[in-house]
This record gives sequence, structure tokens and C-alpha cells, in this order.
Amino acid sequence: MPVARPEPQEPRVIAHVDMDCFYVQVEQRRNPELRGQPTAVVQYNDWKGGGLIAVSYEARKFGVKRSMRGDEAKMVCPSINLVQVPVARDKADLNVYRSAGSEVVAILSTKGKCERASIDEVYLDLTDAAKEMLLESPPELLELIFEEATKSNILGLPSVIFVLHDLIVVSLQFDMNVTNRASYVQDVINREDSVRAWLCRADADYQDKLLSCGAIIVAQLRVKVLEETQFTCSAGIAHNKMLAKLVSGMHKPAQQTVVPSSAVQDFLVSLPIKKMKQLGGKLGSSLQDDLGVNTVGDLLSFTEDKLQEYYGVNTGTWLWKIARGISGEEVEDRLLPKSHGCGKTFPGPKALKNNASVKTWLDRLCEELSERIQSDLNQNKRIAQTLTLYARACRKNKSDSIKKFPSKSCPLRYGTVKIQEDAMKLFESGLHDFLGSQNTKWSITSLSVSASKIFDIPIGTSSILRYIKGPNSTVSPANLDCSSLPEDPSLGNKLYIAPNHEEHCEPSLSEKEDYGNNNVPLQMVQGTCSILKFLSQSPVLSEKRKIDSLICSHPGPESSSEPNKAEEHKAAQYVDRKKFNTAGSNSASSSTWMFNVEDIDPAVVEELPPEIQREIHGWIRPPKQSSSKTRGSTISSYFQPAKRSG
DNA sequence: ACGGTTCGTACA
DNA sequence: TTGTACGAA
Repeated sequence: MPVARPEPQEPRVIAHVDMDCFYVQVEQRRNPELRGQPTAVVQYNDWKGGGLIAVSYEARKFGVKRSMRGDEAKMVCPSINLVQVPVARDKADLNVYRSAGSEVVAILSTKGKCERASIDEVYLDLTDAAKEMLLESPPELLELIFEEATKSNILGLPSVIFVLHDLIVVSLQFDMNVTNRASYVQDVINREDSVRAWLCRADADYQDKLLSCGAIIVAQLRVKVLEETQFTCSAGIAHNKMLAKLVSGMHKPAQQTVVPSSAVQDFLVSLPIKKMKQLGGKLGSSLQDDLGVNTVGDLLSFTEDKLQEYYGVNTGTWLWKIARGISGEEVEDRLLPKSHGCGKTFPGPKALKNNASVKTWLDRLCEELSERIQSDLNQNKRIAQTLTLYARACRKNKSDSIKKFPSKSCPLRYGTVKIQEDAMKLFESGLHDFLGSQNTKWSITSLSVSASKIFDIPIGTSSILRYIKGPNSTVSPANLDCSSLPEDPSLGNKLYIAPNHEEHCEPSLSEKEDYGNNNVPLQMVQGTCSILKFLSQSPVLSEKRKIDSLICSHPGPESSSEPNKAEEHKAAQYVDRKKFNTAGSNSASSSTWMFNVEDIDPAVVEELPPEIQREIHGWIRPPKQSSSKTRGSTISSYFQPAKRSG
């Protein structure tokens, strides 16, 4: 359920940018003959012409909709071009669209904080850039700026304003005919005055000016996207994510829309409740059916208490706020996806009915997943930690309870074969739970695997791995070259060691430790065992004593209460191995380890080759004063390095 | 018996 | 923390 975030009191400038029928545009770029023609992208042509997943605006005029089959589309629009999604390993392969999306993100992320919201959408926080523009522009330039801003659609004006520069975009992209263009331009000219009147009115709001600057920045970004990728997009500009998202699709394609604060109330009152993000599903239906709320305006008559009563504290306050256009959700600074997944459905007769066919498909899915996390590692220096298997299943039996196939996870080991093995084990475990004691027939209607808990490889990892691995190794993860990585001071003087990348590393499944009631590798212990084992095998750290010298203090809570801290630290100077391995939930729970460089015994360092020594010394920098946040002073967390704080 | 595929979040 | 349910595109 949604939850309200504390909203900053300073007004922000937020944009939501949405590519126009993105997959179609990607295909049109690949084959320019498709431009300006009714086109749709379909996957799986074998049954009823395949399912449509993107429809060009020309085709929409004929009534072609997503969720139609190819055959239906042909019925209502005989001239439609149906382009198939690429297929690899007998399944849809979306990589071309992913990388096209990355091209766009690379451009859109240049003017402020940027959050990749999906393969074809981003949020931008342009507050700083807008303020800068407003501050640094001399008065005579301001007039020009506002003139630029008149090229956006602005909510709450007497009527909709068409956009001059968007006209150019539209005519480039869609081959608009001269008559149309002329009438649009006339439209702009007619309405431009009222926009200028709005922007330059005596009491023009500081917030409105900021939004105007934001609109200009977004317009420029969109032009740049068009120039460099040939893709058009639409955008919404507002003071928060919710409103920006709400209007980004209001004027499509290739246009943008601004929401001044003054227009929010009028805009929202008549808006159907189901149009709001997060209210398109059951929660929205409940509002309609149980409370008789059909528009956002209807929500206004409910007190916050009443809403909390119905939907709980979190959702209640969230509802109360969004009805008033209030949303504090921040734009996250993230250009890459948080997880990678791939899956396939096996509808009806295609359902998988035995282990062999499951294995065949699982192997294919894992192969793709492995490739994707591998390229994420190579290109972005990121490592995924968790492998999860999902499936949907039917049991062929009599009166059947609607039981779900449970999802299962384990630590992710790199390497296609390892992933395949682990995924199959996960499947067997899930199947076991699913079937219970019964011994009935089953069939699988969908399978998917995903890699999650992805984080950046911190500085220092690569060289250690290179060294331990040996310079001549050709095994992929060891080929990491992070030498070009920028230093990130927020990570502190820590040495990270990520096992599971090493061939020597034989974690999890084979160890069969008795930590659970099934054979699924448990995340908690496996990583621990394997890194210790691994370290003990390394030529550098072959003796147990040396390992202990590496791990020389106990992980305390990140922000433990001050009085006991010193004492705790002292008491835990030496870590009992058993305790270390099986410690509580917040310590050993992952396969990545983080040490303070200062905690490494100098004697150990001396045994390392000179170049590694130099590197380690390079990590040791004077303590930083800047941040008020106190980082763990010892082996802090075994999990993700704390989020980058700057 | 699902439009298919991928993603993200909140909650128990 | 893992698994689940839900929502969106």
C-alpha cells in the first residue's frame, strides 16, 4: 500500500518524461520506412497474430489498442505494420529496447537528479537547475525565458496552448502536412499572448517562474533526445512526482504540460480517482465501491481520521494528501534498474509437465539472466547478490484449493552453469512445498528468475580479486578492471571482498549445512563459510591466524548508543568464528564483506606484492570531518555498503 | 485459461 | 529478511 512521505517545504521542480510508444519508435528508427505509418510491435506471432505491446499514434487513430491480438489489429486497421519483438532462446528478447532506453537516460540525466522509473520513463528533479536559470538570468533575458515557456501546455489557462517547438518536433517525426502545421502555428500565435500574460503578470509567483524555467530545461532536453536518438517523448512539469506523472501523458505525442500550483485544485477535483497512480487497482475500486469516491474531489470530504480508519494510518494520510495534490516522494538518483529478471509464460497446452521440460526452460532463462548480470558487472561494475525463482503452477487434482507456487531465493553465484544449478534446486524446493505431501500431477504455467540486491563494486575490490586470482586468469569476473573508477570518498577506507566470483569459491549447495529444513542454500551462512574457506586457500592468507588478523573486531550496530560503544568494541575485539558465522539477523547475512583498511594487520600487508601494498596505502586517507553521519568504525556491515550519500 | 514481460513498493 | 500481494507500463 502506498505511504506518504514527508514533503520538503521548499518548492521543487519535478519532471516526468515518458517516451511516446517507445517500442514502436525503436523499430521505426531501425526501419525508417515505418515512420508515419500505422505500426505496432507484437510478440509471439504464432497465436492469433501475437500480442500487441506498443501501438503507434497513426494506428491508434484506427482504434488499435494495446492488449489486442495482431489479428484484431489487422481487422480494424488492415494497413497496419506489425513488427515482432526479437526472439532469443525461444523467448522475447527486450535488449534492444533496454539499450535504447539507456541512450535516452544518458541524455536526460545531464541536468539534474534523474530516476529511471521504467524502460521508457524517468523522473527528473530540476530544482537546482531551474533556480540557477532564474537567478543568473538578467531581467531582459527573463522576458525571453518566459517567452520560451509559452511553448508548453499550461494547465489552468483559458484553453490549451499548442507548442511551437513541439510543432517542429511533430512535423519532423510524423510528417505533418502543411495545412495542419499552419493551423497549429496560428493556434500558437493566438494563444501565446494569454500565456505571456499569465507568466508576466504582476503577481507572478516565484514558484511559477521556477516551473517555467523547468519547462524550458525539459523542452531543451527533449530536443536533445530527438536530435541524438531520433525519439520523441512527452513530459509533465510540476512541483512533485505525482502531478508531473499525472500530466506527462495529457498531451501526447511529443508535447509537454506544466502544472502551476494555482491549477492543482481545479485539475484534481474532477479527475477520476482511478487515474491516480496507485489507485488504478483494488484500492481505487474500494474507494469507489465502499466509499462512493469517484473523483479526487470526492475524497476531499473525508477527514484524515476517517481515511485512516478505513485504510490504516499510512494509506489514510497518503490518500488525504494526494487528494490535495501533496506528495513528498523524492526523485531517486538512480540511472540503472534495481533488478534483472527474465521469464516466460506457458499458457494452456504449453504448460510444462515434467522436470525435464522445466529444466530446459530454466536453463534458457538462466542463460539470459547470466548474460545480463555479467554485462551489468562489466559495464556498470555492479554485483547482484540474490537469485530468486518464481513460478506459477496448477495442480491437476479434484476440488483444488487455489494454492500458489512459492518463490524461493538463494545467494547468487556468478556463472551460467551455477545459476542454472541453483535455479533448478530452487525450483525443486518450491515444488516440494507446493505439493506438500500429496503426490499429484502438476503443470507449470510460468517460470521466471531474477537477480536482485544489486550494488556497486566499491573501490579496491578489483585489485584484490585480481591478485588473489592471479594475473593470468581468464575467468570473467577476474577480468574486472576498475582502475578507471572514480574514487568515492563516501565509501570510506574500506576494503570489500566479494566472494562467489571466484572459481575457488564453492559455496552453498555442496556444503549442505543444516541451517534449514530443505536443501535450498541459505544466504546467511554460505557466504561466510565460503569466504573464510576461500581466504584460507589463498596464497596470501593461508593461515588461520592471518584471517583472524583481517577480521579483528566485531561488527557493532551502525549507530549504537554512545555509552556502551567503547566497551562493546573492546569486548568484541576478537571474533569467535562460530558467533561470527551465525550471528543475528543484522550481521552475517550476505556474501559480501567489508573491512576497514585500518583493521588489516600491517604484517599481512607486508607480505603482499609491492603494487598491492601501494594500493592499500592509497586507500588509507585521513579521516573525514565533513559528514555528520558516523559510519561504522569497524567491520561495519556485511551487507550493502551504505547508500552513497552525496 | 494469463495480453506477456519487467519492474517497483509495502507489509507481514 | 524473505515471501507475498499489488500496481504500473
